[in-house]
Amino acid sequence: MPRHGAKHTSILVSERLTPAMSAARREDRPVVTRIAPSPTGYMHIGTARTALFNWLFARGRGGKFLLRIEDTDRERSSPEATAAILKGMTWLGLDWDGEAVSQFDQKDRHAAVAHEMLAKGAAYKCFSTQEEIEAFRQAATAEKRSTLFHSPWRDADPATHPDAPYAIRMKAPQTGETVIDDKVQGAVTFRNDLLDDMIVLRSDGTPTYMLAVVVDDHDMGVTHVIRGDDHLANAARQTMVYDAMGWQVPVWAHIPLIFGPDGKKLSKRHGATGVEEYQIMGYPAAGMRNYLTRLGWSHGDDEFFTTGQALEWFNLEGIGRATARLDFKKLENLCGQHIAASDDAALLHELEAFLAASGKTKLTSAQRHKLLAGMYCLKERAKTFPELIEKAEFALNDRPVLPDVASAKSLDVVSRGILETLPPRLQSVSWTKQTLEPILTEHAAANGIGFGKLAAPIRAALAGRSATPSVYDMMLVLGRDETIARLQDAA
RNA sequence: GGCCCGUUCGUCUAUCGGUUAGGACACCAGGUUUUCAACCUGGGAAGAGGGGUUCGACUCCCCUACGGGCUGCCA
Repeated sequence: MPRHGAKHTSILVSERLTPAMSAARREDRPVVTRIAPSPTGYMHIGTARTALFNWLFARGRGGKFLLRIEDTDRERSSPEATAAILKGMTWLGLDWDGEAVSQFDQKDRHAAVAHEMLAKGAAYKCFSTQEEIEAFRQAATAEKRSTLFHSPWRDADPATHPDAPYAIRMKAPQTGETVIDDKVQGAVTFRNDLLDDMIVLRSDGTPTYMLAVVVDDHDMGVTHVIRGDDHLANAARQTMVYDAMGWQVPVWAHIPLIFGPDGKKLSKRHGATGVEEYQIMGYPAAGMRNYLTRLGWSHGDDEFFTTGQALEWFNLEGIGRATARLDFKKLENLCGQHIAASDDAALLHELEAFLAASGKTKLTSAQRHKLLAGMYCLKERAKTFPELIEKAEFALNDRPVLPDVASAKSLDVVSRGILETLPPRLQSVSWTKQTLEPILTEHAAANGIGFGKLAAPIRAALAGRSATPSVYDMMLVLGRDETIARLQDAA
């Protein structure tokens, strides 16, 4: 059987549509995807990747990409966490259509749907208390029996209903199977008798996740649900809600989760679980997008690509089925390539955003100009913004240059003497690499040293550190007067 | 425990029954070099294990092992 394109969808699909028709319709309508994070902390890097996949899929097809905050858990949801999600999305350049939707705001609609299911006979009132259920589960576990809870109220006569709080449970089919036609995992079959009657509305009247996602996805017109494969089993239960309501089931694509470099679940221990941390570490957004897109998805042997290409190439078929590990070395490599390929002004703009996000001091107008002038040579040697700043130090700082320990070693007596005689030769030549190059080569030769021996003290004089652009580039960026002044300072 | 998913170089992956199993990152060696970054050349490096099916399996099926997910009035 082919991995993709299995013709059957849920066997519980509504009567008016044959499965084949249903599948065809789903896949032909304009694409609408969404990312639905729960605001319970920072924005997880895995959530960011899922968001990216959804964004790529929708935007690449002229569809819509929506953002819904799953904040039905009032205890754990916070406005700060929501803000972190919005911020992370914005940083990665993942724009969503319309306003971010609060799932909590739809609670009345969710409750209405639960009652509609009740009225249709697709759900029932369950008066079992949480204590009773808990006791049952404990006993079942102790006796090594199935912990699947079968509510005694499923077929109870309403006349026997007590005047007590109740939860509304889905009246799930007890025989047959539910098949998820997943674009990544293929056809996955679940036996219905192994699934319980899940609660759709809690006894306090609030909806559960299982109900809320389905209602919201339906109401928002979501056509493709691309999410972590930890939801694969949930898809079967959710399918039952779609079927009970006679709604069209979306196209499913459950993507493998990502893990830390050690293959273990990504945790705080790895140092970077939140997208904000990546921003603070100074990775450019384009590099992050490239890396995250390539992690678990492929388009032949393409490794480095622009967001435009990703938009054009991204598809569900290219998503792998195995879990992937984060590889910071590869992330850095890709980021370096993106920095080098960036437009100077855009790079400067992103660099300033990085400075702000990481709490570093802002650039002065003069620094901004120097940086822009030197960007052509700086961007080729940095993989992250901190690296770029380190190499731009020479252009950012004013005189006097304070050499660090390593570069100070290059400024011994002999070298200083050699530096001292250099300015006169630079005084009135044209300030281009073409004319500067022979002058420096000649100066080195005149002093009986190789160019490398001359470059070191010049580098120390101009930058005060050892990792910098080439001495020519620094001279060009600094300009004649500043260059000469620094050489004289050091000599 | 039950159900479900996964398993190709260290890592991300290509392969969609017939390849010397390819690429990228990383690594090692050499070269280039003006530091850093980059660059050039070369190298080592993989189908979890066992059964099938087939003229032929990395590819299809089964079992095992390992990893992961679900099994909540969390999402």
